[in-house]
Amino acid sequence: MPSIDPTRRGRRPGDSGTRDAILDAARRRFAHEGFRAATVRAIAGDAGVDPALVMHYFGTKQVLFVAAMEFPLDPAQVVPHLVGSGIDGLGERLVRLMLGVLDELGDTNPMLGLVRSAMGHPDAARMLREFLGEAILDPIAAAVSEQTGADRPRLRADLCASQIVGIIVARQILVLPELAAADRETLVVAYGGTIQRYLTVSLAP
Amino acid sequence: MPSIDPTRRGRRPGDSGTRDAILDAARRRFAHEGFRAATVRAIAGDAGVDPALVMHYFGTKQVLFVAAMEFPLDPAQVVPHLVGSGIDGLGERLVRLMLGVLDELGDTNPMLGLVRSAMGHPDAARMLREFLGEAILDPIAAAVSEQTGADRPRLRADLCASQIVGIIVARQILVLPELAAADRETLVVAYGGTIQRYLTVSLAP
DNA sequence: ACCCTAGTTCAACATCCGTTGATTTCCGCC
DNA sequence: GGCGGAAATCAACGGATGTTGAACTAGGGT
Repeated sequence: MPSIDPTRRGRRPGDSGTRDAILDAARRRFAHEGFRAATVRAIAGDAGVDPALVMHYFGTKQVLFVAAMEFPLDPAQVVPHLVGSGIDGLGERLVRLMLGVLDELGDTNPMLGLVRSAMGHPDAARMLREFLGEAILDPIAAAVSEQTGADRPRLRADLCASQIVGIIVARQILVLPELAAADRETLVVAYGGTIQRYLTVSLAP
Repeated sequence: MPSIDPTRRGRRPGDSGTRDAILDAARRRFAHEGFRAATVRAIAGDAGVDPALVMHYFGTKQVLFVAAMEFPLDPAQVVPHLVGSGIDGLGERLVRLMLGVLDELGDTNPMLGLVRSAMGHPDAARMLREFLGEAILDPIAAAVSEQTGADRPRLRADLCASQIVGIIVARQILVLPELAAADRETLVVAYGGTIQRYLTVSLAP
């Protein structure tokens, strides 16, 4: 009976979670090759599927990218949770949260795909800017500014963003050896102090 | 007379600085498209030259990249100059130097090409790691460590590298608005303090 | 006056990529 | 028990890319 032939066409029996398999493969490929280098064919191959099926589900590589980079963290929840406990130690809490996300999501981390694609792909750069800056750091800096009277909250948010992006690039992409190997709490203290400083220190030249 | 025909083949009269034109166009393209997206054809087009001539000079896109990313700063000169004036204000001097280089080289900055290409191109990542880390930051951290007794100089160098790469990405590639518009000395103070801290603060968690 | 060499172009190849249209198979509903 | 539509595959197209080999032209040394 050819009903178990693995090379047959047509619909497969059961509740095939194929769409999710494609999204997962896409996240993995985008995360460590970037938008341009990650090919639809390779993603389809990883998901064990024909490239045309990817287009059937998403229509366009671009749309697939946007769907795959949807972030599993809701800023509307995370920001109040960070700021709610007060300004003291806010930097460390933010860094701890971020390192945690980086470590547990690993290969499938949308943030990695976003950062890697942002170079040379303006749409990805915009998505990263909007998520990191407008959704997370701007509200945090605004809250701090409201409570401490610190000036230029937007610039403070940008300063924080530059360090956070730098962490992702240096640790996950360049894989600077001591940084990649360092104990997480050591990094929380080192980077947390920087973030805290950017949020509160005087910015007059 | 067809001797002035602009579409003719063969050698052009005079000392045509064509090789340099190609290198310049390559730097520009690599700097704001990255290794993969910058095509040999586009580079040749910018230089007003046939793509085959690029291959004739450099043999391979990869070799062209390495040649174009040769850095115009000699670490053997810059490091002693920075450290020689003492540890005080070292962070600010380093940041000021870097922002100066970023601003004056602009479109043709090899550092930009290196960072943008480092995502998704392991060779570029290695070049960036070697230049920034091993050639500049490791010696600086080692010198500081020797004079102050600070521990873990390599980790300190990696921490500095993560902030410097973050500056380049956030300011030149993501173009975070307030960061791109900020006065240079404001950034020197903000970032200089961070670098100084990474070089000297206690790293115990 | 001659030839060698370096500069330069042209045309083409092989490969790979995103996308499309036709076709086949099966699930779920009436 | 049939049937529409969703899931899946196949084969192909059109375009772009890095690279190659042959051809042509001019300058410079002898």
